[in-house]
Amino acid sequence: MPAKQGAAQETESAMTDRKDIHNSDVPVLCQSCEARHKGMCGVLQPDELMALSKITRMVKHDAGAELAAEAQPIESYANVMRGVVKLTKTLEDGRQQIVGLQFAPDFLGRLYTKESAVTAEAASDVDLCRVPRTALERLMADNPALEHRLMQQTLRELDEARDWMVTLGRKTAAEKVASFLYLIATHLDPSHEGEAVRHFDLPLTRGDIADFLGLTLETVSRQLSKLRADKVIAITGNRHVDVIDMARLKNRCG
Amino acid sequence: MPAKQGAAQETESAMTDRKDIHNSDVPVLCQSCEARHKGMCGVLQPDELMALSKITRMVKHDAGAELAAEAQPIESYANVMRGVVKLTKTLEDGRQQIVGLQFAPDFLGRLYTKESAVTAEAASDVDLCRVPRTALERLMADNPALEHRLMQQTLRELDEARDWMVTLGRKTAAEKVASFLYLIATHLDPSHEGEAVRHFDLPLTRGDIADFLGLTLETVSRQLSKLRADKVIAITGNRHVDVIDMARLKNRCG
DNA sequence: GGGCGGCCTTGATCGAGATCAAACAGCCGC
DNA sequence: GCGGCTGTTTGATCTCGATCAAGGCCGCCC
Repeated sequence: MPAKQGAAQETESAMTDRKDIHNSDVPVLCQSCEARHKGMCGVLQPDELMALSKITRMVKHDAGAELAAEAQPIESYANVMRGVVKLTKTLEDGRQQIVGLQFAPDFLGRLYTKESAVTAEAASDVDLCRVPRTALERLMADNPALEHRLMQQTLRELDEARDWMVTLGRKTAAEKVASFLYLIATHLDPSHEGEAVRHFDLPLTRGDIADFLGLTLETVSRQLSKLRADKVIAITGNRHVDVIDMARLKNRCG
Repeated sequence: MPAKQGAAQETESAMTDRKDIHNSDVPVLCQSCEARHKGMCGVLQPDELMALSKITRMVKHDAGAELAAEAQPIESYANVMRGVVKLTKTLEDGRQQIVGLQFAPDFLGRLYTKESAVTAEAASDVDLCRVPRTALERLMADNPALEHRLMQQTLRELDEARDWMVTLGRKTAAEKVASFLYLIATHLDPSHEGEAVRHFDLPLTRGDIADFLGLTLETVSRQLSKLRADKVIAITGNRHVDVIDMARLKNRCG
């Protein structure tokens, strides 16, 4: 059981003027999200946001905060507004595997089941828009279009999980690390155009990357050093990555 | 490119009396399925089956037949009625990973996308109920309950994919093989009660199992030999498995 | 029957990545 | 400045599973 780095402080009060926002008729989710994601807050559309505006809560979490625990009841769903959330599973003896990463504006939470099958943890500092479980389920019951959009995200997550199974099962350590960097480069793009961004901060520690790739942190470190020595990337201050040659990085993905 | 063992013969004519069935008002899907799966044919319910009965086709495929190819357009969806379908992904150099197994009465096919992201291949002899793509999408458009049921299966597949990522990323060869046997034991149960069955035929060759587990076929063979030597299982005729000690098998899953 | 092709098993050796170990950099509170 | 803490790098060694290789079993076709 590793100690939690950042306490799971549910700092709703960290929103400077949350009360004001909630007393107005402007939906919170929409306000903070619209600018960033082209008028749609993750899966929720303006009218749905309006319907939920009185009961959603913008919540900030520090890196390391546990947002949901394996085999624990789910009380609320959320939209990731900023930052990265990692989904992990752990074997009894402590071996851990990251089974998914969620970037803004992903929806967070397993629908239609009492308990979470994964642990959700803030990988970086994150902002979430929380929606109580029952409220979202009620909204979904008479809003098939909403369920349809959640279906789309679920299918996309399934595609991504299956892509990752190839990486886990069949790629070498060097290919795994290259694949990880390429994944981050294509997912961190704030404009979400699918274009790879060539300049970013890693949202995960070496240990987390290892848990994502099914490697040890030493192997991850060595492979990153090799990519640096080969002038495919440059790393500054442990976390910041410059992709010097995106084509060569892509080639190394296997 | 390995040669296909069984030709992908789309033997619709293999149904002895298919024409008769289609000329009657009895829905094909329902007839063959109801007995086996308690009145529901996979995701389709009696009234939906009735609506589709004129355009569905019962199709038989031999083991090895390719049902859908990576990056190829999807023309029809299907329900697996009998047998096991493997979903695979292949890297350019030929390395292959099985990213999913579908058992009766699973729904088969990626909704809402033009091209398949995986190759679907009959692992054993299979029976499928095919539904043309457009017909199912039309039915789904004004039938939210149907999409809801497909959502349930998609979420279950996502859970299973994530479970398997732990196996691929963090388990030893011995644990992987034990996990595979346990998976098959719990999924092949025709009554689908979730109970592990202790007497079954492997639907996959050693090579396929290796592709599922991210191992080589030699390692799979050695681990099976070890389980046999340790009297956890007995194997007769290469394919048939008797689980002698289910608790001990489960213990070895890691 | 005999030969052939799939599929499986077992043995010998090799190497990629794990493990063990040491040291270093950045950061914070004192 | 200094010690302690977290996260990272690098080196040395070991081990599990891959690779290379040979042989066995079984069904099928000539």
